[in-house]
Amino acid sequence: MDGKIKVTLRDDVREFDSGITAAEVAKSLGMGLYKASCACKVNGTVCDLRTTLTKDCTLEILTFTDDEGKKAFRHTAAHVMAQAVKHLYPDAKLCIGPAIDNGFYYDFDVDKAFTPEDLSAIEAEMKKIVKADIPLERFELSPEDATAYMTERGENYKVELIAEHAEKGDAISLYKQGDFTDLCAGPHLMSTGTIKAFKLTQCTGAYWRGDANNAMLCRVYGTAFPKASELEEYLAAVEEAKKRDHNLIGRQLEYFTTSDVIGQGLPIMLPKGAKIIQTLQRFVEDEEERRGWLLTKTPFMAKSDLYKISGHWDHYRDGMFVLGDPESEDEVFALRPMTCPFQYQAYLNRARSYRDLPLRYNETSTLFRNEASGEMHGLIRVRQFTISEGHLMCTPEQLEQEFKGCLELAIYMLKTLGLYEDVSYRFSQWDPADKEKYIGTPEQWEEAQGLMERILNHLEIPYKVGVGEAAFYGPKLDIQIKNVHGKEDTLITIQIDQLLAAQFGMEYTDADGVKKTPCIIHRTSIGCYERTLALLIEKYAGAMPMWLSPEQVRILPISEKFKEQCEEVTAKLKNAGIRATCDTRSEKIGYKIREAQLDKVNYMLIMGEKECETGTVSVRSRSEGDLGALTVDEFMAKALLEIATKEIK
RNA sequence: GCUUGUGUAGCACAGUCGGUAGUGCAGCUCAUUCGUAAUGAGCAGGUCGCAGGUUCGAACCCUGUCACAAGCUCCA
Repeated sequence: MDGKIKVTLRDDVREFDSGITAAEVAKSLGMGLYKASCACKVNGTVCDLRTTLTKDCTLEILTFTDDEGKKAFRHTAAHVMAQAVKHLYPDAKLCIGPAIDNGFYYDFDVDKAFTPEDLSAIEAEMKKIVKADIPLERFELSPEDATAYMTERGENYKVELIAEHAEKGDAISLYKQGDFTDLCAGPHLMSTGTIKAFKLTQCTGAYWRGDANNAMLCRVYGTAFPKASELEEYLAAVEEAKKRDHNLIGRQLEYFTTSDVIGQGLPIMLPKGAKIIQTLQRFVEDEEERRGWLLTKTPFMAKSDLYKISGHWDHYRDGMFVLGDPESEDEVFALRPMTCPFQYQAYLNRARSYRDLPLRYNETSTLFRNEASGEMHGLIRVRQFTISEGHLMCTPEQLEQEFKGCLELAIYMLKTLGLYEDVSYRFSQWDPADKEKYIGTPEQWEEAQGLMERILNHLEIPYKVGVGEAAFYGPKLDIQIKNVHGKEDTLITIQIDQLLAAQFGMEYTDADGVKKTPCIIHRTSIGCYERTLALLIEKYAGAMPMWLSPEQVRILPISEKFKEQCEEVTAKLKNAGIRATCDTRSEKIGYKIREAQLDKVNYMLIMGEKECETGTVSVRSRSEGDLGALTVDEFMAKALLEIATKEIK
C-alpha cells in the first residue's frame, strides 16, 4: 500500500501517497472544493468520497452542480429523513429512499400513514441531525451478516433487498450515521452537516416495488439544496409553474369544465376550448390529406366479435366500456378503445395489391377507455378523447420510409405548435417477463423491436428505452412531454405492428403473385386533442398563438357613440375569417382593456372619435402593448398574415 | 383501484368552542359616455358536494357516497 500513485485530475496530474481518499485529494486541491464536493468519479465510475485510491487513476470531484453530485447530496438527505423518522416513529420500517429529479423520497411501512402535519415534526428532527453534523461511515457485510443485522432490527424489506443483491453477486454495503444504519450502495456525503436547506414537500402512498399487489407504503417526498436561497428559488419556481396548470387556467379561461352528474374523465369543452380543438382538427386533417392520408369515419362501437379477433377482448377488456352482459348469449357491444380493428375492416373491404401500398388511413377518432377512477387528470387523462389516429399498411420494404414519414409529420406538428423543444423520445419495448400483457412470440417481438431499433438508429433519434411500455401488439416510439408538475405523458406515439394483420387475415398480392401480410404502422400525428390542448395551455399559460386563439381580436369602442362604426369593423374582420368580437358595454376603456387582457385576446382595437374620423384603429397587442394606429385594411392584412403563418408570439 | 388531502354563491376565500351564513370579484338595475390593466350607487344570489347518523340544535362531530387535487399503479 505504501508508495506513490499518479492521479489525473481535470486540469493536471498529481502524485499522492497510495491509500489516500478522494476526499483528501479534494481537500488538497482547496477547501472550497472540498466543502462543495458531494461524490467523485474514479476512472469514470461514480464513487464515494471515502474511496481510497491505491492505483494510478483519473479522478473527478463532483459537486452539487454535477448530476451525480446532486444525487449523492439528496440521497444523503433521504437518509437524514429516514433517521429522523426512526427517531420519531421507531416502529416504521425502512423500504427504499432514492434521489430523484428534483429531490428525493423515502418509503416507509407505518401503521398509520403520515399526514402533512407530521412532516413539520420530521423536518424539525432532521434539522437536529443536520446540526449535529454526524459523519457517515461506509462498511460492507457478508449477505448472511447483513441479513442477520436487518432481521434483528425487524427491517424485513431490507432483508428482501439483501437477498436480491446477493443473488446478483453485488457487495452488500451499509452506511452508518450515528444511531442510524441503512443498506445502501451510496455514494454519500461525508457528513450530515452539509445539508443546509431542505423541505419535505408531500407525503403520499406508493406500492412496495411499484406493484399494486404489494403493500401500500407511505412515501415522503422532499428536496434539498446546499443553500437556502437555492431552495427558495426552487420552491418559487414550482409555485410559478403551478400557475400555468391547464386544469386551473383552462377552467378560469372557460376552455373546459366538468360536471359531477356527467362523470369523471368526461370534460365539457366550452366554446373557447371547442374552437381551439376545431381549429387544430381542420389543420391536422388538411395536412394529413396533403401528405397522402385518406380519411375514414368508422363506428364508435362494435360487437365483441371484432375485439376478440384483435385481442382487445382478452388483453384490454378492463379498459373498455362494454354494453351488455358479456356472460349472456346475447350480442354484446363495446365502445372502441382504439381505432385499429375498425380501419383494418376498411382495408379488408376488397382484395389488395402491392400497388395499393402504402395505404394510409387517418381518422379524427373518438375513443373510450374505462380508466381507473384515480387516473383522471384535467384534460390530460380522460375517459373519452379524440385522437388524430392513423393506420398505415405497407410492404416490409416500405416500412422504414413510411415510419420516417409518420415521424416527420409528428415533428412538423410539434414545431407548428411550438412544443418541439419540450419533448423527448421513448422506445417502448415489451417485458418478456410479463406473460399476461402481450400477444405474439418472443421471436416476433425480437424481430419487431430489432426492426424499430434499426429504424430509430438510422434516423438518429435520441431515445430512452422503456421496458414494459409497449402496446400489447407491438413496440412504440413514444414522444413524451412533461406537464407543469413535471409528470411525463405520451403526447404522440408511432407503433410498428406485425401481429394484428395476420390475426385479421389482411393480405396483399405481391408482384410475384404471392399473397403476403402487410406491415402496419399505428400512429398519431398531433396526439389526442384534449391532451394536446392541455399542454398548449400550460406552454402558453392560456395565451394561445393567434392562429389557435378562440378570440383573436376584440374591438373596444371608447364610448357608445362609436358603437355602430365598431360593429361595422367587427363584421368586416369576421367576413375576412378573423375571430373578432366587439365590447359595446358602457364601461371605461381601461376596464375593457383589462378584461380583454385577462381573456388573453391577441389584439385589442380601440376606436374613438379620432379613429372613426380617419378610418383607423388603435392597435394594442396582448403581449406588446400599444402599437399605434393602423388603417382597418392594414390591420387586417397583419392579422391574416399572422394567422396564415401560424406565428407564435 | 390504492394513499393523503380538499369540497361554503359563477369564481377566489372567511366562518372561533356545535347556536341557524359572510367578504371581494363576477351577474343584474340605475347613473356615468369616458383614450390603453378595475367609475359610482343599489339589487339579487347559498338545502354549506350528496345521503344517513349523533344532538334541543350540525357548514362544524361520526358513517357512507360522489367529485376535485397530488402521488402510486395503469396509460394516449
